[in-house]
Amino acid sequence: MKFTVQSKDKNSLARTGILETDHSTINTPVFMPVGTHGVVKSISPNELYDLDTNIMLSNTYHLYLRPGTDIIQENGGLHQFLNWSNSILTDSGGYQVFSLNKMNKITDDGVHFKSHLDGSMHFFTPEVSMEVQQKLGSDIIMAFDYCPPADCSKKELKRASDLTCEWTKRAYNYLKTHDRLYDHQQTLFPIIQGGINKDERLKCVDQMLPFIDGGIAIGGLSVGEKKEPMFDTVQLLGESISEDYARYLMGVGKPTDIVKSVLRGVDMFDCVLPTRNARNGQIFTSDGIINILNNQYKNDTSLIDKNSRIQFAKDYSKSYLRYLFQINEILGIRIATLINIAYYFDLMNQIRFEINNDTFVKWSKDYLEQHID
RNA sequence: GUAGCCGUAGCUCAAUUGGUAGAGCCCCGCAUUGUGGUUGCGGUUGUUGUGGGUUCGAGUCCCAUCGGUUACC
Repeated sequence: MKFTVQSKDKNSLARTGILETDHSTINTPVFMPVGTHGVVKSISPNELYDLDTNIMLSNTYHLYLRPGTDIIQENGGLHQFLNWSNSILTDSGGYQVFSLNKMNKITDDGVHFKSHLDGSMHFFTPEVSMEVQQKLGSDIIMAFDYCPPADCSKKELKRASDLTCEWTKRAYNYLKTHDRLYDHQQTLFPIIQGGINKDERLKCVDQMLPFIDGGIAIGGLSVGEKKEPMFDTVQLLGESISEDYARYLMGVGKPTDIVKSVLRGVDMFDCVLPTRNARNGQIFTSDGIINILNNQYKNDTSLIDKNSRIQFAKDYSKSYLRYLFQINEILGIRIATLINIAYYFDLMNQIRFEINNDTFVKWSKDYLEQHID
C-alpha cells in the first residue's frame, strides 16, 4: 500500500491524498461503507462500483465465526468469495469484543470471549487475529486492539493503551514471520488508543512508530465521550502523526463529524450510521436528515430527493418509500441504503473538491452552520 | 331448542376472596458513530358487547338481552 498526500489545505490540517493498494486506487478523504459480514447489507458489488466505491470494510470477528476462515480460504479469499475486486479493510475483532460481548475476559495474552451466535468460547490473540486476516486476504489489516469504554478508570485506560501497543508489536512480528497467502500485499494499520487522555495518546503514537507502514488508525473515540474532548483528541493526533501517513478515524461518524475531523487531518472514515440507520428509515437527503417513517410523509407526494444521484430517489415519492418501510419491504431498505451511501460519497467528493480548491475552511463553516446536530 | 363456555385498547390476552383497568404487538415521536434488518427511551389508545340490579365500591356477583363458540337433542 502506498499513501501520497496530494494537496494540503492552507488554513487547516485537511488534505487530499491517494491511497493505492494492489486492488484499487482510493482518493482521500474517503468514506468506507461497512460490510461487516462481507456484504454491505442489501447492496451488490456492482451497485457499489456504480457508486464509485473503491474500498469497503469487513469484519474479522464475524467472518471468523461464520462462515469460518477456512471456508473463505477455500473460496480463494475474501475478494473472490465476495466477488469484490476493489480494496477491503478488515477490522481486527478488538472492537467487537468490547461492543458485542460484555462477558469476556481480557488477559495480557489475548481475549476470551463468547460467540454471540452459539455461546461457544473462543480465544483471540494478536497472532490469531493476524492469522485470520491473512487468510481473509484483506488489503488493509487492522491490529488487534483493546478498546475500553469512555467511562473506564484511568488505570483501565492505561492498561488498554499499553496492551494495545504490546499487541501491535506482536501482530507486526507475526506478519513479518509468516508469508502472505495471496499474491497481493496486505498492510497493517496500528490503532492508537488512550481515550481522551493527551499523554496516553501521545505515548501510543510514539510507541506505534516502528509498526506503521503507510497508515495508522485512531480508535477508542465515539465510545461515549463528549464531543469536545473527542475533537480535541482528533486535533492532537492530526498535529502529532506524521503527515506522510494515512489517518483513519474508526467508526466516525455523522456527516458533521466527518467534516470536523477532516479539518483536523483525518483521511479515512467508516461508520455504520448511513447503512444501519437506512434500515430504520433515516434518510440523508440534500434537504437534511429525515425519518421516512414519520407520519408527515404519509401523504407526501414529493420526490425522495431530487438532487440524489440514485435513480430511485428521483423516481419515487416519500409517501411510497414510507409505505415500503411500513410493510417491511426489502426494496425500501435497499433504496434508503443506496441514497445514504450516495449522500456520504457526495459529501466526500465535495470535501476533496473544496480542499483541492483551497476553499475547504470556508465551505465547512457554511456546511456546519447549515447542518446542526 | 337445551346446556356449558367466552365477549376487556386496532390485534392477542392479563387483572387476588368485588378495591384506581394493565401488558405485548401495532400505531406515534426521539435516539442509534470499527452493524444482529438491532437495541434503547418516551407517548396515544378503552362508555370492560348492551341495558338494568345488588354494593360505599362491579371487568369480577345477579337478571335480561345481543353476538361468538362447543356439546347434546
